[in-house]
Amino acid sequence: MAPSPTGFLHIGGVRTFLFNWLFARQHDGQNLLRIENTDTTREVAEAVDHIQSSLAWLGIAWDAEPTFQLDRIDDCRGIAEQLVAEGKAYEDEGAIRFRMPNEGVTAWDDAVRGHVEVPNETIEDLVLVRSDGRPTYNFASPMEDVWDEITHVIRGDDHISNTPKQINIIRAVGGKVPTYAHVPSIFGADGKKLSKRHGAVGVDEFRDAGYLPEAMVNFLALLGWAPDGETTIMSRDELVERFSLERVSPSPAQFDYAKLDWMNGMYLRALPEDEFAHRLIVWLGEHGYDWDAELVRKAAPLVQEKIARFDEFPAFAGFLFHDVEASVDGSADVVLAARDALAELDPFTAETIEASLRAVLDTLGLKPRQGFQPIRVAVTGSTVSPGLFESIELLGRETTLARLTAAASA
RNA sequence: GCCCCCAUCGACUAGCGGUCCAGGUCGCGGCCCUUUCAAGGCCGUAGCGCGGGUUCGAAUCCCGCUGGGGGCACCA
Repeated sequence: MAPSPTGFLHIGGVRTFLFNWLFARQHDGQNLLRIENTDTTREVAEAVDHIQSSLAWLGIAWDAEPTFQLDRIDDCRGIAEQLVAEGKAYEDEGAIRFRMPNEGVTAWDDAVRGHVEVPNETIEDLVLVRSDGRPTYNFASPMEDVWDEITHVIRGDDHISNTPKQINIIRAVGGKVPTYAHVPSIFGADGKKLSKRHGAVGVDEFRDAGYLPEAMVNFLALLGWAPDGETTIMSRDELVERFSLERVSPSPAQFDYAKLDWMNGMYLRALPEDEFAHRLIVWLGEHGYDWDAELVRKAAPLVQEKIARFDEFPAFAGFLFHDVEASVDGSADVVLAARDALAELDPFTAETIEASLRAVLDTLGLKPRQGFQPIRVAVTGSTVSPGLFESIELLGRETTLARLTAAASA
């Protein structure tokens, strides 16, 4: 995985990493992170930390300390010189170039695409070592695959054209060629590579929007892979158990934000009540809301079935935490009648509130739809809210009465 | 220009020669439930890019075309 200079982790890279992770777990193998920085000018330490924390959030950490391509510059140079001595490479204006075969084809059996072959005459003699002594990516990468005894290289399909070059290098040094699996890229709705203009693309953005890591993992796994035609919701363990490279689709997939929302909603609803509340409180705390945790805990069950992402909570239940402005012109009578009924109510619970308000509507001859809506607007400041009676109970008598009065006279 | 890859409902996909007048999920539409919004239940909408082959039979195999993508750096 190559970190970008900005240190932001693209969701497409995560999907590729996830496939590596699932495959490695399934085969009791190790999943290695290699920072491919032959470019010395870039500061990658921060980026590595960032990748690490993003993947940790998703629960798909790697299995060993990351290695840096930079650290093996000398080893690469040694190999390059040896290749020159053997006549397999040659010097060219201070650089060292690899002698690619001129005839025949270079072929491999790709674990997701099947047999792929490229005419050797179309492969140019690539630079192994630059004139300033730094090895190139296409040299360092296959060498590290050999040194690290990599058995499977699962990477984006933009690397397909690099593969025959790397295979030839590995053969030249007598190394064992790993199994390659090239996974398709992820597109936005317009069929172009997924980028910022399509919506969220960085892991942090999804986290900030209030997606659950387990939903992200499930969704990402299904982007280009399916165990069968039926199953959609799968735990991490089930994913590990059922994943297979053979069933990875060779064609690119579009990132469907609507389906992600649906899936996140499924995971949110499946959470035990207290777990949902806990995660919601943590999310709010991390995103600048200093709302009373106890009240959030009590409000959580009212919204668990209604939101698909945590970031929908403030708009949905914010009225419990701050003042609202509302006017109910034309319906002041119900609102005032409701106020009077609630003023004397005891005990003040969702159950008694409902009974009391229904009685008010009966008296006024209003249908539930007609009667409750003005009250909802007065109390929550919105036509859309959690359950009215539970909301009123949580708000408390004092605030409720004040809001009813204010709305009726606004 | 050259090389490589890809091609089933709007989207993700199942399908690996007959059991497919193509199945599941999201979305979308309708109905039910209902204090709003959701959730849930039921019903529905919509697809094998085109043209040639092979075969008794093709979404499935082959070729061509078209369309999309990637690559052709002393970038990774």
